[in-house]
Amino acid sequence: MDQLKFHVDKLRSSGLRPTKQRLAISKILFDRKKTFHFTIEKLKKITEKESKDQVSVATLYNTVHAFKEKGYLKEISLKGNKTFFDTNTTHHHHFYDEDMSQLVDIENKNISINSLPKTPSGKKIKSVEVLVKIEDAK
Amino acid sequence: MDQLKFHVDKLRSSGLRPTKQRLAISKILFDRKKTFHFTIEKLKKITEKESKDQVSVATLYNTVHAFKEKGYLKEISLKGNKTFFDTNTTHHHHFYDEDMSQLVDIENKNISINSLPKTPSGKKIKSVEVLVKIEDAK
DNA sequence: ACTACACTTTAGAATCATTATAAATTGCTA
DNA sequence: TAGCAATTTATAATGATTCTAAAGTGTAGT
Repeated sequence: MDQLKFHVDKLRSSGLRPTKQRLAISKILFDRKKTFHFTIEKLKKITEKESKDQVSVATLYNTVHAFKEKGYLKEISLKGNKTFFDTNTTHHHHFYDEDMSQLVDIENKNISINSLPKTPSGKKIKSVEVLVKIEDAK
Repeated sequence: MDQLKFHVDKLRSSGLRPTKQRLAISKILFDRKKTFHFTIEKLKKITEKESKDQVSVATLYNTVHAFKEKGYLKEISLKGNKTFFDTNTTHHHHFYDEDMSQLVDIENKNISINSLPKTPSGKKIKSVEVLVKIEDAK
């Protein structure tokens, strides 16, 4: 099947051999229409339910990090103990509901910044991220 | 001296008795002209040098958290293992040099965002934070 | 100033996320 | 299909933060 090739390629291009554990992870992450925000803990729970083969946390960390290095996942800047990843690797921003620990994408075109101070000397801009924290209304 | 009263008040209004350890912390944090960005680890090193009385990490965490609850310190949204705090509690933004783990304030007036998407229903905006990541030029 | 007690401090233990280790297993190339 | 390097995994190690409980200290009321 063609679907399989897609995941094998994702893994190979990330420098990873396609094993059944890694394929299970790749399917969970990338067989989606919508952006997926997750922590390793959340991904662990999903693999436990959706994959017949169990996957150890070590493999989850290794695989997710390889995808991130390759640029297939983005790590999101948030304070807090756990690291969040995002399958949306385009330049975009986030709403963050701290109560729910829930992220929602904001498309880049939906935010415009029309002034930025001068960059410190000898430095250049790598990225501009906007985080809009939200809470229950009134 | 008047300086002392300033710190005693900061502590009392944060619900803390003024002890010598806490006064030492308060002085390190707030007797400054410029914004101070720090981690607990960094604050620990400074207390070891500047304070004749040693201060345990437990006390550092407790005191910093009480100041944060009261709004005298802000926690900064950054990915990574360590938590950063900021003595600048005004609405503002940051440059972040990941290589140096170094933060620089951007005054609010120096950034303007002229469009934001509609807030998810039932929610309202709590804050808008812009993080500009920078790196060595070319 | 003195007492009494609640608040603090602190070292060290506990916890939580993440990373490292090393032995058993598996994928792939010849 | 053999052989070996890559992988998986349970478990140990690490590092930041939080908890604990025993010893010490600040303060209100005298």
